[in-house]
Amino acid sequence: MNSSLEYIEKLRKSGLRPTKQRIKICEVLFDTDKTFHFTIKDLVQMIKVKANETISLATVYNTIHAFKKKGYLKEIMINSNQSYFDTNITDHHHFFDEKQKELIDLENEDVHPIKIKKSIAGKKIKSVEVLVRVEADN
Amino acid sequence: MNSSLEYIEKLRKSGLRPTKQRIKICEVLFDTDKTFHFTIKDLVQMIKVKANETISLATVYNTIHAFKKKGYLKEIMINSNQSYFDTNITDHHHFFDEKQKELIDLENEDVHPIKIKKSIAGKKIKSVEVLVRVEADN
DNA sequence: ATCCCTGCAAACTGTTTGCAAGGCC
DNA sequence: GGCCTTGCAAACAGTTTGCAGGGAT
Repeated sequence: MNSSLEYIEKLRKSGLRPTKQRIKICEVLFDTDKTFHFTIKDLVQMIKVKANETISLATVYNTIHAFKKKGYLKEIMINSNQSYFDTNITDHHHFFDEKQKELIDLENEDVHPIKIKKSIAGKKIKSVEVLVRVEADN
Repeated sequence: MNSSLEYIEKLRKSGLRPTKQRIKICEVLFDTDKTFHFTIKDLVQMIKVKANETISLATVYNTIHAFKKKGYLKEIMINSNQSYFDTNITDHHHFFDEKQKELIDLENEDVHPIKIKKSIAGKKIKSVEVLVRVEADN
């Protein structure tokens, strides 16, 4: 629950000009205590509903990429034709129901620590992500 | 190192007609002891090189999907614009270098067992996959 | 005034589909 | 012969790009 002034500040701090569109997208994404997952399509829809307004698709893509680069968002790893983003930027994992395209958070404490026993010469680990695929249990 | 007769048998057993194209794709994919990762584009290229021949893109997609459904292949979970497949169908995980688009196997015994402490009502776990993102270590 | 950002449309990429011709049983 | 499979082209979805006009500093 922030005011647009806070978003302006936030944007400015990361070196992004606080444009009308970016502020609007901040409001749609961050004006809630809950974090959530979304696709670009979802986001466009949310903007339409929440702000009763349309932001050009190219701008939405630009903004989301900028936000991701600045660490406002994370992109979620699932094999899907479209990208999923997450406003929860903490280290965490996911359940994914492929049939229903449903994505559910799995907090870090819900997974026993993962130790990787192998390493690769010349590379360092950036992140360890777990995807638990689930399906309806009939 | 199989002969096409074995592929014909294999295909027939899974209820797939042993067509010229499917046998050729089997040869390209399975005529080696090593397992490997590939994209559709890679595969088309491999067919061209190894078989000096072209198989229609639609047929390649058809075949790979059929093979996946029959359990000859696994699709690898990474966020990428394109699908990666794996001829290693055992349970295992991956390292992924996003910059270099390099995908490296991480055998099951290289990862400490993963325990999920949370469950979701009405859903059962199909698989647990780990993706370790790595980057050049300068 | 300068440089960045937006918005539109067109381009692009990977993938899927419709349908006629061909191959397998 | 009947049914499945192939191959081509067209369609499609998500994403990216080029560029002119508009906005932030």
